[in-house]
Amino acid sequence: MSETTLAKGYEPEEVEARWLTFWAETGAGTADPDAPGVPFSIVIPPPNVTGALHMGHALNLTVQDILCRHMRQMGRKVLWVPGTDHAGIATQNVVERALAAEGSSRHEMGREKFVERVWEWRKDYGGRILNQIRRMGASVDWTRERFTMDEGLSKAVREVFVRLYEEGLIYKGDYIINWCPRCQTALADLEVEHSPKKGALYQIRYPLADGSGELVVATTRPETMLGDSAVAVHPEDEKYQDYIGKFVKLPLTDRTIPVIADAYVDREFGTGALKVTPAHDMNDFDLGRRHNLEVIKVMDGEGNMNEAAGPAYQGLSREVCRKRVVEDLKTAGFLVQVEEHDHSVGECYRCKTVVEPHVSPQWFVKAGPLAAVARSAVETGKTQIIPEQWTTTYYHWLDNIRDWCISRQIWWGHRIPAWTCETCGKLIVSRQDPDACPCGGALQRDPDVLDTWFSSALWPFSTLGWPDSTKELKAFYPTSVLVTGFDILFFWVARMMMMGLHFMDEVPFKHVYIHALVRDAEGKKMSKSTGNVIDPLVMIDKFGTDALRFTLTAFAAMGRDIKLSEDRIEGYRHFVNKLWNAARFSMMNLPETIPAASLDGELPLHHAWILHRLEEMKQSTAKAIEGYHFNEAAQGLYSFLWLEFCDWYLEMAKADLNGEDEAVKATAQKCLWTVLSELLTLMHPIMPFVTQEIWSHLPGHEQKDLSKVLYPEARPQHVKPEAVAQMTLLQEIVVSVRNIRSELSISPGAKLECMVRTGDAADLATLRANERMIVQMARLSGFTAGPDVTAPKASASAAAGGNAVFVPLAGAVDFDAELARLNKELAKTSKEAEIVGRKLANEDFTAKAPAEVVAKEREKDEMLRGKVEKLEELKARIESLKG
RNA sequence: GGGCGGAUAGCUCAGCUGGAAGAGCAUCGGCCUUACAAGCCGGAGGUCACAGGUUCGAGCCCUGUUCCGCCUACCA
Repeated sequence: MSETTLAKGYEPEEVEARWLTFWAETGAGTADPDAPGVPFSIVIPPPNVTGALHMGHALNLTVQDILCRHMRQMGRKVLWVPGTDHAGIATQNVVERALAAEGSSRHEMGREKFVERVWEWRKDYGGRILNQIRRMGASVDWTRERFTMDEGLSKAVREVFVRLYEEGLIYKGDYIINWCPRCQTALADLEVEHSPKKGALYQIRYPLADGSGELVVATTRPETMLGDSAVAVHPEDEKYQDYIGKFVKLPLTDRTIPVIADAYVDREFGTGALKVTPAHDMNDFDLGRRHNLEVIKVMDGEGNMNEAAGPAYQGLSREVCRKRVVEDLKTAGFLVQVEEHDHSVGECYRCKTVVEPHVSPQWFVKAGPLAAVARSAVETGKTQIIPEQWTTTYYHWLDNIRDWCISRQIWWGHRIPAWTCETCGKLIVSRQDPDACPCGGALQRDPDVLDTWFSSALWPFSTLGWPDSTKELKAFYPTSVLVTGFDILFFWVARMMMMGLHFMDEVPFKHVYIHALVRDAEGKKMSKSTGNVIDPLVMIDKFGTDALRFTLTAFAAMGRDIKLSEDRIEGYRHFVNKLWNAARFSMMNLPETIPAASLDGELPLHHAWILHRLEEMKQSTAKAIEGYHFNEAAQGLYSFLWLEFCDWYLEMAKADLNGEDEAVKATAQKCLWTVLSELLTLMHPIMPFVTQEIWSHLPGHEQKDLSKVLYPEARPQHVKPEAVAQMTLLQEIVVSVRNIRSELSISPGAKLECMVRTGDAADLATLRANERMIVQMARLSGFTAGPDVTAPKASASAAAGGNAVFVPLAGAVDFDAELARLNKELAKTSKEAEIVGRKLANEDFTAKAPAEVVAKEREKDEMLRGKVEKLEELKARIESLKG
């Protein structure tokens, strides 16, 4: 495979497939807890088994992979745990849909058969997203892949549940919760999405039972009035003082309900009188508890009215019932007015059905004590959230946390380990399935399962083998960093913090890196229903994984969303190809055996310069990645490769490589090989495939697996800042000749002379030493430099720093064009010079600004003044020739 | 209602502790120069949302305003 030539264009598809197989076979991501090195560990945010890879995953995986590959290069012992979660509601929905298509249902099948069926489904389709993760090039440890429903993790879930119960942090009770009438299960507060809806505010007359008057209440849900058990007013509301303690007759029913006083009531809203329906409204439920009101459920679990709603309404859906109630109220004269009213309505985040507050027996985690610990871990810096701005959000949520409803009335998930005795009613929560109640009675197991997030909350330690004490736990907990989007900061991150601290006594991760959300080109959230999704796998097929990864990296600036479009990915494919071609060129010029030429002595400027820049790149790239500034790493590498390595260094090295001097050639080959090799290493974490492919063809490396090559060591002997200044001078001269050529419309092929007049001995030395390079880069037929070069009459001119550049012209010189050119340059330069001059003339500046800043300004001033002087001189020359 | 973020070139965005306004794409002109036309060379393009303030110096810090996002909340 060690061809020293590369194909003309980079073909990602074939290359990626080949290296994916290679890395799979060699177990590239497999971690060894016993290996030496400082551990670095990440647990993947487990994607939903029913899911398919989307751009959010692609970014998330790219970031994690960059970190893991980089840390391996730094000699760290890296573990990246992959896996999926069982997504209770979503998965159950998917399988139920399949059953419906077959004309069956879970109820028909029974619980056991249904769960079996879900396992089958997961066996067939659950691997899809894992394969997609593979295609991203994610260097995870496949030997440690986990699933929230697998045996080990289920054991952890059970242990946690039992312990929390024993500690009094889990309790069961009749409470009002969010209920999805379609999914037929409870939802946690977080699983309810609120969206504004146009609705109406109805005012209804409630006559006093003693006939002495009436109260008008306002509501957006008139149908719930059938379950009202009180009317509440503010205790200090003067207009209602006389009503408190009296009773009203509830219209459409034969019930009489009390008027109570509670400060919760907002006197300004509506009429200031609130109907209270404890069974069907969260706030009314609390109110009802405070006042011991009756909880009257008028709806069943499917959102239909039940017997308690009265014979006229029983069996109606909540929507139909609303219409009927309004009509009846109107007919009976109880409806005072109806006005338009916008309010927010909660919907199930899985199926978008309007949720119904519902009173039922549920299990809760007492969140307060856990939240306090989770908060202080961030306050004290044990866990750092990056970017920092998210800590406020994190605190805010923990400070206002409510108890977490963890039971779900579905079948797919971890079944709650609780049993009730049919004889004595005793509740048993146990690690082992009990056979019978101590009283001898038969036991009935709680039918509910746990919220999926309950098991996800244990992920950082359950995946490492907890509750057993394993090598993995010892080596890799706490994990180094959690990489995720802010959308699950509460769902997941905060809960992992609570559980990790409670059960491990240590934070689950030292850093939390919150990355951007990927949006479409217009900034809209990508969603299937909007039809604006960009499928990462389609992009990979089209442009290659590296192009996609590089694009996401380049745009992954902290604290901002990414607007992604196909064009951008296509653009970065050009970059991948540029790298490929630079390597292709290099290899055409490299021998099988890399010359032993030393790079440590005095080197020609272009070598010294690129080696110096390479040293800077090594430093800045590592710093950027380790500081989570991924876009900086990408952008730095982009411009280094394209603008410095390709546009200048390779072009200059051509002269050496094509020349006759074997020693010069050997040095160039060694330098080229060195820079390319190390550059590939630096780019590898971002673009694993193309770099690996090139590396495998590059001669002189025994380790053919780039993913195992360490980060290049610093070479202090190559740090030569003065090389940059000298190179800048060369570049300025070359660019000024090119500029003359372009602006005076001289064909690129025409050979030109160039002479530079310089009074600076150092500059002169640089120019003389690099004559050959200037000739090559500016396409000259000859170059001379000296302190007293005289300008030929017919010549174009420019200023490079304080030096005058002349390009003799064969034909007639267009003096006006030449003057225009010089004037343009002069205007720009003198404007800059003026600004700096004003600054230095300001005594406050020279007195108060730091000495180094002032020194820098003086230097700049000198340079600019020299340039202005030169330009004026050149202009005067043209004017005299013209005149 | 509370909180957070954004406003910089035509577009998308960098600009990390205040010290000469940057990149990519698009655009204009010229090039098939033997790694790359998925390319090369050169150019043009900005009152850093607005108004004040602090400072020798502000895109960056402070105050206020406008316009966009997002999160969060029990106003029925």
